[in-house]
Amino acid sequence: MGLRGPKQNGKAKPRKRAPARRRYHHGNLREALIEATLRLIEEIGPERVTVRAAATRAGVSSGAPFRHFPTRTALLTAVAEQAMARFRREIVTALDQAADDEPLARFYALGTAYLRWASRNPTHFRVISDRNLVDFESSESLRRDNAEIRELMERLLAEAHRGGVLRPADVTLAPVAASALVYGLARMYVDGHLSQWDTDPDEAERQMQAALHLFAESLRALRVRPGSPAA
Amino acid sequence: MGLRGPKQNGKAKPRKRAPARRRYHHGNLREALIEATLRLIEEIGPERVTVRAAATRAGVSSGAPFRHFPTRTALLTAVAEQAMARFRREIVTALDQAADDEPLARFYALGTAYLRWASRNPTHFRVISDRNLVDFESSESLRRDNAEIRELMERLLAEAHRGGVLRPADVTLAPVAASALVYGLARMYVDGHLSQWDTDPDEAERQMQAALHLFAESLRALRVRPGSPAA
DNA sequence: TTCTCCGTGTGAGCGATACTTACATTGCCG
DNA sequence: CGGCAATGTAAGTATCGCTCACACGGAGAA
Repeated sequence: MGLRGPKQNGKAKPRKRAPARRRYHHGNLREALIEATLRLIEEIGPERVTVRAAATRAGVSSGAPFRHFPTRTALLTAVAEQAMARFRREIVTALDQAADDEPLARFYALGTAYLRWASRNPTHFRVISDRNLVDFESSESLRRDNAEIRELMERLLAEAHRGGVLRPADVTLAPVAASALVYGLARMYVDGHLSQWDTDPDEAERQMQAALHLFAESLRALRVRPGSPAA
Repeated sequence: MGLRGPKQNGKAKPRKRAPARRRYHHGNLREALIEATLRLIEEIGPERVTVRAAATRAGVSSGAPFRHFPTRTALLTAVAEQAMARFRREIVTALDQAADDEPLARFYALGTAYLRWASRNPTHFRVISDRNLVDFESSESLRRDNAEIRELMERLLAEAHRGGVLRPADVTLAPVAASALVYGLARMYVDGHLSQWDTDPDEAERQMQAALHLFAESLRALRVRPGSPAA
């Protein structure tokens, strides 16, 4: 029983990457674990991934991940940072492409990008929004990206209302309502509540966008109230 | 349904034995487990309750719960049915008290009751809305109560729009948006997203109601819009 | 009453999991 | 080239969901 260390007959390995040479030190385990976990989450959902499965998929033993992440939650948090960065990038890109539109249209573009990303990456959206899975408070990157998205939306709504007839209270309230609407649509989808109306993801995405559109329209209606001149 | 013969044991125990006497058979373990789990969820959140802890709290051994619930999920589902029933009752009661109001005001009353219950029972709200924790599909009671609340809201919005100028598409869309708004507010609260604006539960509840009010108002504004079919 | 099912509870045990620990390997830096 | 610290391994701990063989005892049949 003198076998110690890695298995000797390591030739029948599935060769995934070029430097897949079986070395004792992985070389980039931290990133590999995040990537493996990201895919595992896609496949079975965040609450069902185990760090052992992530370790196996990265090709290391069950204890190795704990050299890089103190807890399972820390691993999920790192994954959430990755996902949140992608989410933020998609939203910023969409806003850049709508840079010349009016504020309310840009708000609608933001919401559309938000809902599109959530409906196409439902499990990843769960990781970045469910704060029982990750340690949100301790991640500066999560807090920063999250705050940026919120501020983007608040700024757009503030611009949209500038010169309108809304009472000042409503100007602070509209972002709350808008956040809740978009968040609620996305979460209803990933939580399976939208199957009441629809099961097809594309159709669900369209439903969500339509609901968002109704909201944006009704905000506009509130601004150009009868009796007031339209802007 | 009930194969609970010996459960209906009259109103009081026969005084053959001292009540403090620990009997081998619990007598009403199923209900006791649900009650214990309900409280555990309040204390530590649904995803952290263990069936062992529920068993201990009910005063039985670790294997006993599995005589009544095949899996942990089944136990949580039974708990969710309890919680959902309370949720539904509170909403129905609020609607009864607003029976004479106009439809949009009744819709607002429904939303207010919804948000109040969610903000005062955040962990219980999580159990009834997170479908990764319970087996929603297999519970007829959960599906029935959930559908009733949705239909209540749809009916109120349909009445509110009757005679209005909304296009037919919007009449089906408004319930989606309204559901999402209320669900989003509640989930933002229980997920800790509202701490961006506020940390005090009462103040958060007021914020949520205010956002809901803004939405109801904007729906009204949309309805009494000067009749122009503008896009 | 007495017997005897069988529903319900016990406690040990199984396999899996998060995490720890003692040790092995090796990249890197002097 | 040599040694150390970072990073990997394998076995171990505690806990969890769940099972199983058995123990109790209420209730219906005798």
